[in-house]
Amino acid sequence: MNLNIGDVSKRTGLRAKTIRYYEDIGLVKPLRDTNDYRVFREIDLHKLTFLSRARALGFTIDDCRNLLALYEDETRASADVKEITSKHLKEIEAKINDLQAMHATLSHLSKECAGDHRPDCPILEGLSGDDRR
Amino acid sequence: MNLNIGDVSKRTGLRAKTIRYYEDIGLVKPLRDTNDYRVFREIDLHKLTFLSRARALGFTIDDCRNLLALYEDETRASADVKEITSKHLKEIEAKINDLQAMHATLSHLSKECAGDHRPDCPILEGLSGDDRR
DNA sequence: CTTGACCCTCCCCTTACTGGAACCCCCATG
DNA sequence: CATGGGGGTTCCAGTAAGGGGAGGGTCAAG
Repeated sequence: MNLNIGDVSKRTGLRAKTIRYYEDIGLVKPLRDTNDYRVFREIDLHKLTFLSRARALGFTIDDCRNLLALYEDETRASADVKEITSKHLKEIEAKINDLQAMHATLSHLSKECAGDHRPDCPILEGLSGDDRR
Repeated sequence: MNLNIGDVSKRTGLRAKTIRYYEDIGLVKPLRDTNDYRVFREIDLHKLTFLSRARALGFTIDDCRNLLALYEDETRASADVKEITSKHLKEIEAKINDLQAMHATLSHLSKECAGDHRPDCPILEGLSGDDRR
């Protein structure tokens, strides 16, 4: 079960470049063949799968590093995992809120805009400081 | 009405660093005093206010550049402004959707996790490929 | 004359990769 | 034997939108 980077890429959905990057920053440590090719063992595959999913859920690389350490630590406390996750959830909520606020403002302005050949535009008025709302 | 960068910073809410950056990339072109200090006219102030608001609404710098050009073009068609805005709105919606999906998955996993001193953790199981859901 | 608040430029750092150049390795085919 | 294709390798540079900090000039007040 020794895989080349291309095989791992296919199985994890991560691009080869990304996998090399993850090695660069110390997230995985594949072995090397005599021809310098990276050799991935099953554990590397597990880690990369883990990383792929964690990244897809929006965790930062830094969070991933910590989660991975917990993943590999049989004596971990699930509270530590949950804390990272809760913090992340709060950030997600904050982002959603920000985006929804932007969306509300913009869709309001957009609705007012005729969107034709004339120059009059409530969107631009809203963006400049024309506070005649 | 000639302002230094600090004055402009206070009035627009943009940091001095940001204003210098905007000059760097050609969004504003303040004059220069004999001592090399930037001299901002009213038009610069307007532009920077515009940029500040547009950025706060999540437009990219590139969008801002185009919006600013339309803002200054008296012969613009409001349709052009509206198009940029609509595209941006769609991106915001896509991001909100992504974030909500992440949130759903993560909050589900998080609820299942005891968050105590024990190592068992459904979050980590979800992140590894343990598909025993 | 000195002090503190401004202002200037220049350069590196950030996140999480992505693209490209230049090169090596291995196998199959004509 | 040459060559072509499809792996792999390294290193360098760049992205968005600034942030941090060094090192130095300027201005107004006491």
